[in-house]
Amino acid sequence: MSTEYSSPGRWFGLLRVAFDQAMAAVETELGRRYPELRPAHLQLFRFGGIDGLHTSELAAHAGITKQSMHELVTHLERHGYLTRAPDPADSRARLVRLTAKGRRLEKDLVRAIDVVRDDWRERLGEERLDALWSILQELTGEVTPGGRTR
Amino acid sequence: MSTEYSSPGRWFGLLRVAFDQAMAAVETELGRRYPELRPAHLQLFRFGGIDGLHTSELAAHAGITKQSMHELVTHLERHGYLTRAPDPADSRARLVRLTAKGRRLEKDLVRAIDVVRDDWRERLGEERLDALWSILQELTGEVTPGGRTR
DNA sequence: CGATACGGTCAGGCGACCTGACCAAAACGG
DNA sequence: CCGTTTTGGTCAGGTCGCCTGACCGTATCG
Repeated sequence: MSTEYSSPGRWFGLLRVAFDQAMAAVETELGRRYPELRPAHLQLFRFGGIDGLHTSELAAHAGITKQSMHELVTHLERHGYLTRAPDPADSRARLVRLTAKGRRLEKDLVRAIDVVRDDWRERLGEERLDALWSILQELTGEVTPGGRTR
Repeated sequence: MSTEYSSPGRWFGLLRVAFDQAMAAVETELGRRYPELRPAHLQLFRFGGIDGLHTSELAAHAGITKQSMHELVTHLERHGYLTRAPDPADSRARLVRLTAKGRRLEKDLVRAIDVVRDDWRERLGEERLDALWSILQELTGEVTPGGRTR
């Protein structure tokens, strides 16, 4: 009979609740230091380095349109987190380059995320945290045959 | 050393990815049958019965303002999923009552969610699915001392 | 070299929320 | 009891994070 999953939507809705809690923690942590950033701007950094990439590449990584990414990048540029220099290899394109301020933000973001992970590790234990991670990778297909993260 | 969590945000971002995948599956399943429903309307049913409740109670359950809930309920009423009858016990209030069409929707929603859960069970196995559920309950605080779902 | 793809930008729209302002009925406190 | 506060509902308007459509100019490919 296994666990009872109560009302409809509640069960996998917890995925969102957990995410929202984590995200809220990160946002309040960073919100103090970077009040001109909106939540969506953090999405930019959810993938490896952003330095030296085109806006359209960032959009593809984040899974949003280049127009939407354009707005985010423009905002960050206006507030001094990055600049857009012409790409010497392609005169249509402009390369996103983090400023010192932008690198500081990136670092603080990583730190804020580490805080959440530490909190979860404390509450769940190493083993269950790893279990969660591997289950999520399996569900989302973020796993290669060898078991490495993509 | 345990698992490597790669780029910042990626790791708990998977929570959202998993949720979005599940939600998308439910929406495409229901979208065919109920094209006039927007995703947000499903949120109404994510908690026990909606029948016989006030709009403001629904709002509180869903964690949104009564104004926002008002719009959702109005839309559902306009499309015949529910009616709002005066509350005999409180002449300010109106009680939400599901129509036959609304009960049909509720049933289909539960079924669509079951499909997702079955899919996940198939991919993860009973044990890991239960583990995911219990980890999420622990993280979100949706658990009472005795271990029962709230 | 012409057709097509691609990077970037402007304009406009929409969905899912929000706050503020009200009204009328209810509940509460002296 | 009666005035104050709370509460349920509604209207109006705003914000945020996305979207589509339409372009321009450069790159690339047949």
